[in-house]
Amino acid sequence: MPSKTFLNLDSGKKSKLLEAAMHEFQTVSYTEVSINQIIMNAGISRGSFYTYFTDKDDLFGYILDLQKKKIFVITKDVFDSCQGDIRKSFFMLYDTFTKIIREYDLSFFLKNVFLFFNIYREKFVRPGHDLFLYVKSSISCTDLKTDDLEFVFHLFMHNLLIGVTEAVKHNYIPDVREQFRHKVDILCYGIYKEEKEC
Amino acid sequence: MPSKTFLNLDSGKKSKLLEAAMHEFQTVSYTEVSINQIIMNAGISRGSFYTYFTDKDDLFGYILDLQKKKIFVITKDVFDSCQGDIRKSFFMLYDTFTKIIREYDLSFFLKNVFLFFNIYREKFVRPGHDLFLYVKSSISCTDLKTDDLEFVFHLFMHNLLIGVTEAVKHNYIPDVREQFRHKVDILCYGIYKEEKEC
DNA sequence: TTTAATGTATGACACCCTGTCATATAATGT
DNA sequence: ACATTATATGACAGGGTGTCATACATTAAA
Repeated sequence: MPSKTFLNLDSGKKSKLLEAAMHEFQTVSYTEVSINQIIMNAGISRGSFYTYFTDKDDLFGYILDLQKKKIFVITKDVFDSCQGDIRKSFFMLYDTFTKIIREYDLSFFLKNVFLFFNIYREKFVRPGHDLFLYVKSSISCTDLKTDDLEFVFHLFMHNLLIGVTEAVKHNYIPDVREQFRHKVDILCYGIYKEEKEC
Repeated sequence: MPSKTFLNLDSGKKSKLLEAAMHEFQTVSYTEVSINQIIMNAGISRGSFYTYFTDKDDLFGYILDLQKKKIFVITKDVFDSCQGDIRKSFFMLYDTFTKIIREYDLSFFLKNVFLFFNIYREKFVRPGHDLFLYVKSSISCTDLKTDDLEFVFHLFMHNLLIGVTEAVKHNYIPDVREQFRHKVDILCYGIYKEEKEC
């Protein structure tokens, strides 16, 4: 997390740094992101940066957190508007997120997510983390086989993450969307023909 | 790919470099892997390294390729011994890979895979690549809903990759194995109770 | 055997990056 | 006016990368 010093900064300075950082994360891959570049664009000194953040991961984590909140709200809204139907919700989440990413320039956020996949998973997808708790009450589970809803949510969420990332990568071609929906259907109904499972 | 010069090297030199590289990849995270360190341990000069490989990615790609061949054979064997049953095969693949990684010291290979996830996916998991072609004939698909076998394979394989990586991370606790098997079952039979799907 | 040509090895060099720290400056409270 | 605390700075040490002119070795040809 950023230091108190950073948080106390007037919002002009703060957003100037944040914007420079965003731009850098947008432009090059995570490994190539250079703090040198960021501080040059933000017009602050090397020393200042290190009184705000401990390192690149710290900075990225903070930016991720800012996005996280938005994602929470959006996700919950989708579940609510689908009356908790998982299949419908994830179909809609795919469309919602791809739309947002296209309209606002958030693609950086996902572009580099694969390079930072482990952290990202820790923050959003893995069981025990708070996105599930936040939307839990909105999910209907009466017609589910398993009672381990968190586990199922985890599985779907992971799939969504991959789907949206692929969409960004391949310029939102319908193929990717179809593949995603196909996967959701497999998660819902399985791969076997009826005879085998009933 | 490595240069001809490297391939022409006598196997003593080759394996000395490869061992040094393996050791480095085992010890620190992908980003932290230093070519400096590798050449020091291998006892070769900076210049030599760069006549063999273009950069770190090139070296890692080569090491990955060496492992890939083994993985192909193992995977095919498992499918054959399970008469092509997908569910059975993936249960067995999990056990086989975790066993191999425990017995031989291959854990490095997966330890860093998440940090390099995008490359890894390109090489093994994504459709269009050759692992599927290699094992295709061993998979039975008569009782599958979909005729897009490659797609299903992709889905399962991805899940396997995550499962095994988790296993390595969490020291092969039975919980992770159970979770993996649970996921495979969801992929096979879906999440909904019978009433809904029949 | 001498010469040419090709293959291989080297480490100094230019350049970039990171994290620290002693020091300078600003802001605040008393 | 002074002390204290908060903020800003850039030079510096240490480490990393990729290149290149040069040297050495091996093989082929004359």
